[in-house]
Amino acid sequence: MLTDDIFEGLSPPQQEAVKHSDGPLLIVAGPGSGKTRVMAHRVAYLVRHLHAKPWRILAVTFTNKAARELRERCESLVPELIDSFTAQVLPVRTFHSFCALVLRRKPEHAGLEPGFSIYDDDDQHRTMRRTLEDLEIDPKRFPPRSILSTISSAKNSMIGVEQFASTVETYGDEVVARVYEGYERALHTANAVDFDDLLLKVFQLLSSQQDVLEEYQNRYEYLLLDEFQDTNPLQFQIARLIAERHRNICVVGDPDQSIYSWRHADPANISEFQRLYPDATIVTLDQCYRSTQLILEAADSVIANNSERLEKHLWTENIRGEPVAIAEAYDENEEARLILDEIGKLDEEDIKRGEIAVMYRINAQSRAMETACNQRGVPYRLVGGLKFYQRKEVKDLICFLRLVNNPADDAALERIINVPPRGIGQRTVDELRRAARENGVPLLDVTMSLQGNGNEALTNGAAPYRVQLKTRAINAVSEFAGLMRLLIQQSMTLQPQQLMDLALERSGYLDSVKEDMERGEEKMENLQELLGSAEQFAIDNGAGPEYEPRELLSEFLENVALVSDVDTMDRDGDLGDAITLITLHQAKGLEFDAVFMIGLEEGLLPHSRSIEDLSQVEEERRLCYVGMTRARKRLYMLGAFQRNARRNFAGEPSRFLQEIPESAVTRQRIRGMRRGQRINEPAAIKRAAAVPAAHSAARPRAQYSPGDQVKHAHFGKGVVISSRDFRGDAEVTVAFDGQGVKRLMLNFAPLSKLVTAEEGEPPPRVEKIDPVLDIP
DNA sequence: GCGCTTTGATTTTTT
DNA sequence: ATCAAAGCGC
Repeated sequence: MLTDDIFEGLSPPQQEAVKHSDGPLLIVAGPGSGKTRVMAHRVAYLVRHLHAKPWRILAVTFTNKAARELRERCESLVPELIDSFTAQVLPVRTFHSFCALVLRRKPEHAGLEPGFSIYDDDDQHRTMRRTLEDLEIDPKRFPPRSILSTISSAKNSMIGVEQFASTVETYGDEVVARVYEGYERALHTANAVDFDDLLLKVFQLLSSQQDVLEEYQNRYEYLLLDEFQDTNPLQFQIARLIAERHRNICVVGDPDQSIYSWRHADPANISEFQRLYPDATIVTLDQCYRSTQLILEAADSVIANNSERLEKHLWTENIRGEPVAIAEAYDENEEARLILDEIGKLDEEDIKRGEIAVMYRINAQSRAMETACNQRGVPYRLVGGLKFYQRKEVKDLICFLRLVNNPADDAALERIINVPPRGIGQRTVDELRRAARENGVPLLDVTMSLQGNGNEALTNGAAPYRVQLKTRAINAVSEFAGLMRLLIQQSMTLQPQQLMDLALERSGYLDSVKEDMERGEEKMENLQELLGSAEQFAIDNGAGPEYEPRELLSEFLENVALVSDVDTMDRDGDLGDAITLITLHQAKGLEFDAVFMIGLEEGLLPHSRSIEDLSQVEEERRLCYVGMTRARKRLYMLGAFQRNARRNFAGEPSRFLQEIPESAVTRQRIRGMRRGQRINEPAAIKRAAAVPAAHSAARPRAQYSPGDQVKHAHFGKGVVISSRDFRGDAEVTVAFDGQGVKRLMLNFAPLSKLVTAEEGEPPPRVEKIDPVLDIP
C-alpha cells in the first residue's frame, strides 16, 4: 500500500520523528543523518495519515535551494501535491521569502505601498551614505558599513528606532541612533525595505495586529523549521507567534553546525525552544548515512573539542574507507596544483568531477584555484563570489525595472539616471536630491516634474519643486523623465522581459553595450541570460491574459532580490564535468564524494578575526566540522606554508588538524609527491630562506617597543609609547612631534624605525590619544 | 559634465 | 593587490 512507503527504509528514530503527530517536536539531526528525508516523509505523513491540507503546512528552510529540494522530495512521496488542482500548494519558503509574501499581500499593514522594493547590500550602502550626507556626519568617523551592521543587529534583536534611541549610552550611540532614524526615513520615502526589515516588519505586524496574527495562526496548522541552529531570535519569534494556536511546531537542527552567529543566528534558540515548550518531544538522529567511518571519526574528534556543546556521537554502518589526507603545500598555488593532481587520480577511482568540491574559508581563496584550473583546462563552477544579479549591467537593467515598479525607489534611480551617460552629473543629482529632500518626496517626483526650459519644477498640479539648474541639465533630466514615463506606461501591458527589451533599446543601453569593445560581449551575454530568466519566470508563473503584468513584475523583482547563488547552483547537466568551488558557509547542506578543504592554517581557519575569542574559535571549529562532514568517500585537508607572498602571511598549520587522531589520517601521499617535484625549484630555496622569519606573530612586537623613534609618511617623526599584538596585526601607539598621539595598525601604517630605544629608558608620558583607526 | 589619474582604504562568512 | 572615491584637466 502507498502509505507504507512513508516508513519504508526509515530507522526507528527517523520513524519516530515522522510519526509524531501533535505538539512541539525538536529533531536534533547530525550531518548526513537523513534530515531532509525525514522532513519530507513527515510532510507526507501529515498529509496522508493526519489528513492535513498541504497549504496549511508551512515549511521554512535556509535557502531557496533547500526549499526546492524539500518540495521535490515531498512531491515524489505524495504525488497528489503536484496534480493540477493543488499545484504548488505546499508552502516551502525561506524566512525572507515568506515574510516578503506576507508584506506583498498587505503592504499597507506595514506602512508600505504595493510594489515596494527590497534593498540589497549595495542599495543599503548607498542609502546610508546619503543619510550620512544629509545629517552631515563624517563617514570616516562613522563608517557606513559598521553603522549598517549595528542597525542590522538592532533589527534582528527586535529593537526599532525608538527603542534604540531610548537606550543610548555613549555619544557614538547617540549618533548611530540619529542615523538609524534617518536611514529608516530614507527607506520609508523610497518605499523600500532592507533584508532585516522583511523580518522585522512582519514581526511587528504580527505582534501588533491581532486580526492579522489570527489569520496566519489559523491558516498554518503545522510549522516545520529547518536549520534551526541558524535562525535568529527575530525569526524564531515570528515562528513562535504563528505556531501559538496549534502548537504544532517542529524544528530541525544541529547545534554543532551553527555557523551563522555573525548574522545574528543564535544557537541558544534550541534551549529557548525547550524552555518555551517543555512538553516538546526530542528525537536525536545520530546515525550518519553519508560519510565513511574514518571521515566521521575525524570530524567527530574535531568537534569534540568544543566546550559549549551537547555531547553527541555520530556513528555509521558505512565502510571504514580511506584515511583523511593531510598535506602542507608551499603556497596557495601549489596547494591548487596538488588538488588537481589528486583529482586526476580520483578519475580512476570512479569519482566524478561533478562530485568533487574544493572548500575554503573566504571567497578570495578561490582565485588561486581558478587560475590553476584554467591552466590545466579543468572545468569548474564557482559558487558565490560575484553574483549574477550583482553584476553591473544586470543590476542596471534590474534597476530600470525596479524604478518602474516602485517610482519612489531612490537607490535605483540614482544608479541609472545617468546610465548610459546622458549628461546628468553629480551636481545635477545633488540638486535634485536637495529639492526632493526639502519636499519630502522621492527623487523621481522631482525628476518627472521638470518642465522644459525654466528653472522651476512643477508637480502634477500641486506646488512646484524649485530647482536651480541650467537649461542643459534640465533637458537631460527631462529626457530621462520621458523615458521613465514611457516605461511606466508600457508596464501596464508588457511582460517583464518585453519591458526590459524596451528599456535597453530606449535608454541607449543596448548601443552602449555594443560599443563596449572590452566587456561588451560578456555584458550582452549576461543581459541575454537575464532576459531569458525573466521569460522563464513568466512561464513558470503561468502568466496568462488574466495575469496582471504589474503583479508579475513585482514578483519577478522579489524573486531576483531573494535568490542566492547556491540556489541557482544545480543547473547541472552540462556542468557534470566541473568541480565545485565553494565557501564552507555555502557548503552547508550539500554533500560530495570527495571534498578538498584548503587553507587549514591558523589565521584562516580559524580566521584571524575570530582567533582571540573562545566562542568564536568554537564557531570556526564548527565550520571546519561542517566542511569535513560534507564528504562521502574522500576527505583532504590542505594548508599552505605561505600564502599571499606579498604580505608574507605565514600561518601555522590549523589547530584543527592536530585534533584529528593519527589513526584516521594519512600524511604520506601528497607530501611525497611535492618533495619529489619541488626540491630544486626556486620556491623551495626561497622557503628555506624564509624560515627564520616565519613566526610572524612575534615579529611586529619585536620590531617596535616603547621609546623607539619612528617616522611616519604623514605624521612625520615620533616616539613609540606602546605596542601590542592585535588580531594578527600589531597596534602601535606613537606620539608624533606636533601631531598628537596616534594609534596605528602596523600592517597598514607607513611606519619605519629610526632609532631603537635604549634598554630601560622609560616611555614618554601622554595625556590624550587621537584614534586614527577606529577599531570596531 | 566627463573621463582619466591618483589616492586611500580595504580582506569573513550572506538571506 | 584591488577597488572605490576624490582630484584634475579638458
